[in-house]
Amino acid sequence: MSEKYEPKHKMDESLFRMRHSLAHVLAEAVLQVRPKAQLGFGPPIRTGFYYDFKLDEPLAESDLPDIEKRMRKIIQEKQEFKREDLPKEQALKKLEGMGQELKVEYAQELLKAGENLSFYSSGPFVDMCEGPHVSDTSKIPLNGFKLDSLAGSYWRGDSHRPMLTRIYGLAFPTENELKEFIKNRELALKRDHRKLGQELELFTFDEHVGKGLPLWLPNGTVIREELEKFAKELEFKDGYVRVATPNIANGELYKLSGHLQLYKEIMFPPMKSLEKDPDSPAEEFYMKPMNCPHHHMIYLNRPRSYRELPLRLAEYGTCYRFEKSGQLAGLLRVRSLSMNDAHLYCTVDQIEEEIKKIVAMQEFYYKKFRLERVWIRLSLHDQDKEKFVDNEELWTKTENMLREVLKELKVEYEEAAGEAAFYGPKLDYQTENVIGREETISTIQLDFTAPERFQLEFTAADGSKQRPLVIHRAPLGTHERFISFLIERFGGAFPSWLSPIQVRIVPVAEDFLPYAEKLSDDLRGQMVRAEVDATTDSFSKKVRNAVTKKIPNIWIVGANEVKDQTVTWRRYAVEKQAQVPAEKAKGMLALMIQQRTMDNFPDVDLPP
RNA sequence: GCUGGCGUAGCUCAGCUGGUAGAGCAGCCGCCUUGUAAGCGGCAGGUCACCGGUUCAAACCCGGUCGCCAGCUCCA
Repeated sequence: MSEKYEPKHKMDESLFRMRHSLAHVLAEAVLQVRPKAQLGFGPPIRTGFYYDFKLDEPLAESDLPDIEKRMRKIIQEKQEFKREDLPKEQALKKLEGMGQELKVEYAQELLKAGENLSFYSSGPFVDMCEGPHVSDTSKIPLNGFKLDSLAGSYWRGDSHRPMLTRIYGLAFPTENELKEFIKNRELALKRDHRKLGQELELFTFDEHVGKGLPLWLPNGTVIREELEKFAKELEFKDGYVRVATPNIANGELYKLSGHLQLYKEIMFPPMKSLEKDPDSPAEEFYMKPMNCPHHHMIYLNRPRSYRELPLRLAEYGTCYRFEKSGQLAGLLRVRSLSMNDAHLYCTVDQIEEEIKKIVAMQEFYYKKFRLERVWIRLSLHDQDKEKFVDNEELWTKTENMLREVLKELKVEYEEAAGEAAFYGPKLDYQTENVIGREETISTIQLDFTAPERFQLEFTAADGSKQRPLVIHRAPLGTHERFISFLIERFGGAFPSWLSPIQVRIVPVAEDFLPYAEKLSDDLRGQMVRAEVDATTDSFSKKVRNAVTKKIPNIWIVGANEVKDQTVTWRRYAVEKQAQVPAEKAKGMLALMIQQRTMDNFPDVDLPP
């Protein structure tokens, strides 16, 4: 029985029935081994189904095979799914009689909303459920499902409520589809940025430094810096100016910004100055969780005129957030993050134009990096006063503003209440990583809070003082997360312009080392990250080493190449290779790098 | 933070019901001088995450801590 199921990717009705029925079969099997288990929710999901149980005696992963065996037996018994609709009192009594307290709680809620209650039974198992189901268990493919994992989950998703045991199952119409899914998942795991990050020596973590605090290795740092260079150029062209601000700030700044009131639990605990005078209070400093307050102070540096708006302050700022330990995940969720941040101060009239420009920049990036499966989420506030600043009028106004811009741009989006920042609504660009986790890749946020709190003003043409609006935007999100998506999208094979090593020159034998070295020196002279494989490994081994490191270009030099003053150019992305005059090859490579060609994709050719 | 699982060499992993550790790759040193994904030989490398307990004896059993993984909650 599902509380509410909103398929992100549509599931057809028969699949829904099958998965949903499997959840019931799972519950029936679990009740055989844990007769006192309380049932939570058991909905179909994108890859199968799950069911939540409150257990008197815990289950372990090692119990799953036995439960699965019992499920198969139930399926073979051809149990019929029968629906029964009961009046309120009778329904509640039935659930109470079954001793299903969680269901009773949920039923009471449903009844408050005036809904009728339906039950489905199959064999000895009865569950309050709105259906639909298959007609009988024989319609469930015996080999199309598999119990997958065991995990904890909170009852009603509330961390203050009891923790339940959730059993996940995979389910597909046929055994082949199940096998294919499992195979693809294993394949996807090979692209996991944590695995590739280690293999390609991009970044690491060390528990002495602290969890969630990535150390960028030389190779990873190249990627960060190339990305930054790219972003800085684009921002320059769009009229941004760069600023630099400290990593810490006095607590007073965050009182002013509202972070200490609404964001404190995500901030690192304060550092206190040692005051010699016991009467004067110690100063408190915080690691910055966001760059905005610093930027607002830069805005306030002197009076501003309407003539300088929009003022676009950009910084690759490092922020620190004390994320809960359980939610840290590789580079996807860290505690120190470098944001591709900027704050735009503009008039209400300029909002639309500015957001359009930012959206255009975003689209340009995603197209460039070929990030597919990206969708826009309009993140709105809800009535949670703990989470959002209390100003209904401005929320409505700014939310509508964003909606209008989206309509104007004719882009598709989904709305999500309760997902806004505490200071205003956002346009989040969502994507899925390799393990199917949905994450925000970048964000555009409208801020109506800061201008008030910081008393931001500009002098209008008529001499009056007016308030600007603030747009926060980070098209590349953070280095950490964005690079994790790139690693997974590219399977670790970066285009030449981003690649830590852009070309490895592999001599066929030692005799050709001088020629290789000469080429490498020339390339390094034109700022190309070239290196020579001067090991005494066999030629095959050298090729293998370059390929396993996913170096985008291998230049092979031997007797023929020396004689003709050429290189044999082998690209990582494509099978075929070509012999190219050395001088020409150097020019081509320089051009690819300068144009930021996405030559890690096989459909992209070398320049003519 | 919570629930469950995991933690053996730089990496991937072996190590039976407790008898104080082993392979391949990587590294280093030789030999080989190589034409498109692993040439050959040798050497070195581990307080078995950490702390405590049980035991004649602990990588293995028990407790705690730290870290990692999945999920929940939360988020760039």
